[in-house]
Amino acid sequence: MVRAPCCEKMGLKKGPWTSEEDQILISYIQKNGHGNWRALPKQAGLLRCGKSCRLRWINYLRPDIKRGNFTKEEEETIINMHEKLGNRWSAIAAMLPGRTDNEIKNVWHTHLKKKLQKTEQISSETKKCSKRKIKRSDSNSSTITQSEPASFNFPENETSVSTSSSDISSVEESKNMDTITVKSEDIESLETPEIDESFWSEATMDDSPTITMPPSLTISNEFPVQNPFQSVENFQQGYGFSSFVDDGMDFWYDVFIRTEQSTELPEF
DNA sequence: AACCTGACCAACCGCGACCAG
DNA sequence: TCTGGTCGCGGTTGGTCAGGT
Repeated sequence: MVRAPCCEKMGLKKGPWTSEEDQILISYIQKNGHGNWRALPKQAGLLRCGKSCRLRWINYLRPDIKRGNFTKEEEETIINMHEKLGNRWSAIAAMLPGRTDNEIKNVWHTHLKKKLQKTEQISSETKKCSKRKIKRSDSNSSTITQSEPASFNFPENETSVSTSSSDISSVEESKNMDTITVKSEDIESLETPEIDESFWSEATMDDSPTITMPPSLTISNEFPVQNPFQSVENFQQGYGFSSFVDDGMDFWYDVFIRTEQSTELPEF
């Protein structure tokens, strides 16, 4: 069955709605409701097809329409629901009172899809980085693995540890160091949690010259971090790295040790 | 100032589902 | 069961505007 186009009938107007048309539609629906969309424009005195009236009312004129930008929570809801439901915009709209399926669809195509693609790209770069590190560790006999907590002698002096956080967009391997350097300049806006001093107090640093690195540390009591020193060489150089995963995103941190005296080779 | 380009979003279109006769 | 009318959904289009050249 071939259906005639909705507004093909002579005299029916198409295109953007005027404020006068809006007012006519609003006052008619407020007075009579919208029982029959097909009959509505004729009864209201509008030169529009019922379909056009319905769309205008649902997407723009309804009193409960929410205006303005989508909040972060709304965006997250859309992303989560889209992951579960796919392009079922009306079902997603049902989760967001005041938002229309059309609006959600537009936001998805213009903002969220791109945002998600960017996130996935970053995530895949991070995975590449992670694999390379694991391979390197496996080939080194003196490597500390995650399953065996590192325990080594530490020089008796003041010791401090500092970090620099890195948002990952590209990965470069340093020729001089047995480490991987992560660059961050390509990222525009990626949120990383702050590391406070309590992070480092998780390690056992008592009066004993022996320091035991636990298999995992904690950033802000929320993000588990593995032992940052992957090898004896890492420790000698006072350099290590660690990572955690938050909301599907890998974050990596460079870790540096500074001592007042030169660091001796730790005993494992 | 004029033109180009891309982002945004309102509106249109076609199709399937549903329902009544 | 079949047919035609209506509604709702999702894909797509096209107008507008802002920013760049």
